[in-house]
Amino acid sequence: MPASTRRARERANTHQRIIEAALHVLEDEGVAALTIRRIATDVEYSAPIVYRHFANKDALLLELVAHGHRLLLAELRHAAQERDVDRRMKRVAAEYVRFAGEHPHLHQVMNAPVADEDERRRAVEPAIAALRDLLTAWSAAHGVDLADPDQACEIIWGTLYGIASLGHTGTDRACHLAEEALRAILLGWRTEAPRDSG
Amino acid sequence: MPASTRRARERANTHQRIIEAALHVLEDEGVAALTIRRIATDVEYSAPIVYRHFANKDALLLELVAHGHRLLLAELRHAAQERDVDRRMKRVAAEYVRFAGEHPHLHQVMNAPVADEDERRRAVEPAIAALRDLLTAWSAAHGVDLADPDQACEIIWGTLYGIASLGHTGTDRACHLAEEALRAILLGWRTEAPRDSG
DNA sequence: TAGAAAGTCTAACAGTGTTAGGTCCGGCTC
DNA sequence: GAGCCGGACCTAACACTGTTAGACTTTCTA
Repeated sequence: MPASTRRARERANTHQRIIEAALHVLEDEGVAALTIRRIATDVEYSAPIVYRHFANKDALLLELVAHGHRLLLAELRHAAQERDVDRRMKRVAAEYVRFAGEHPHLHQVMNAPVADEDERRRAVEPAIAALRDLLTAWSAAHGVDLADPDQACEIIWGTLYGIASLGHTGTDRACHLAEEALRAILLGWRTEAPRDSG
Repeated sequence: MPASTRRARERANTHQRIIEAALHVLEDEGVAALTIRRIATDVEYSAPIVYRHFANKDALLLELVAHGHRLLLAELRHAAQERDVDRRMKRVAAEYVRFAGEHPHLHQVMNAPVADEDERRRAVEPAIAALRDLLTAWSAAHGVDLADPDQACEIIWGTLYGIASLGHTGTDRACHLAEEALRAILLGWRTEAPRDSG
C-alpha cells in the first residue's frame, strides 16, 4: 500500500468529516453558528484546513445543499412507495413539509440564494424530476391532460416550498395546509382538463 | 419656534433618511451590500449615528420589512380595484409576483427569518388580511363554503410566496405560474364545496 | 459669558471569511 | 542510513463586519 493512497484516503475522510460537522452545527444551532472556525474546531483542525477542501464557504454550503436534497429525495421516494396514486401524491406533499419541519435550518439553506445559483439548481433538479414522474403517473391515472406538465410541476414544488417556509413553526398545521393545497390544485386540474376518458 | 422642536424635526428627518438610504442600497445592490458603514456614508454621517436611531441592524431591517409590506399592500389594493371578483383575484396574484420580481432583494428581506419574528409577522398581517377580504368576497360571489377561510388564505399566500421565490428570474413566467396555480386552487374549491346555491 | 447638554467622530473590540509565511514531519533518493 | 523535499499544518495577519466607549465640538440655556 503506497503512502500516497493512504493519504488520499485520509484526505477524503477529512473532507467528509468537515461536511458532517458543518451539517451538525447547521441543524443543531442554525446558520448563524455555521462559521469556518467553528467547523474547524469541531473536526479538530485549524480554520485554514477547511480551505484545503473547499474553495470558500459558499462551496461548502453548496455541499450541504446537495446533501440536503439527496436526503429529501430519499424521503420523497420512500413516501412514493404508496400504491394508490392519489395517496402517493398526498404522502409526498406531506413528506416534503415534514422534512422542512424536521430540518428547518437545512431546508432554509437548501433554498437560500447562493453565489453559484446554477449549481444549486442542479442539486434541486432530481427531486423535482421525481415529482414530475409522480405527476405524470397521476395525470395518466386520471386521464387528465395537463397543458404543460413542467409548469404544473413547478407550481406544486413552489406551493410546497412556500407553505413549508411560511409557518416554520407547528409542522402539523403546515402538513395539513400542504395536503389541502395539493388537493385543491389537483382537483382543479381534474375538473378543467379531462382527456377523452377511456 | 423653540430649538428643541427643530432638533426633533431634524432628528426625525435623519431617521427617515437612514431608512431611505438603506432601502436604496438594498434594492440596488442586494442584501450583502447593506452594511451600517455604507448606510452611514450615504447619509453623510459616521457609523455610530445609525445606532442613535435604531437599536441594532435587525431593528433597521425590520423597518425595511415594514416599509416593503406597506408598499406591497398598496400595490395589492390598487390591483384589487378591479370590479369582477375573479379577475380581481387573478390580478392580485399577478401583482404579488410582479412586485417580487421588481423588488427581488426587498422581497427576500421581507420574508427572511429575523431576530424578532413576532414583529415581522405583524408587518405582514395587513397584506394577508387584505387577501382574506378578497377571498371572502370571492367565496360569497360563487357560493363556495370554505371550510376554513384562514387556512385557505394561508394556502394562497404561501403559494404566491413560493412561486415568487422560486423563479426569481424571468418575472413573466413566474406571473403565469402564479395565475395558473391560483386558478387551479380556486377551481378546486369551487368544485368540491358548493354551498346550497341560491 | 460660563456651564450644561446634545451631537458627532475617532478608535477600539470581538467576531467574520480568507490568505501568507513559517514549521514540522514522513517518505524518497543517494 | 543521511539528507533533502514536499506536503500537511498552524500561527498571524488582512480586510471586513456589527457595535460600543470616550473624547471633542458645537449649540443652547441660565
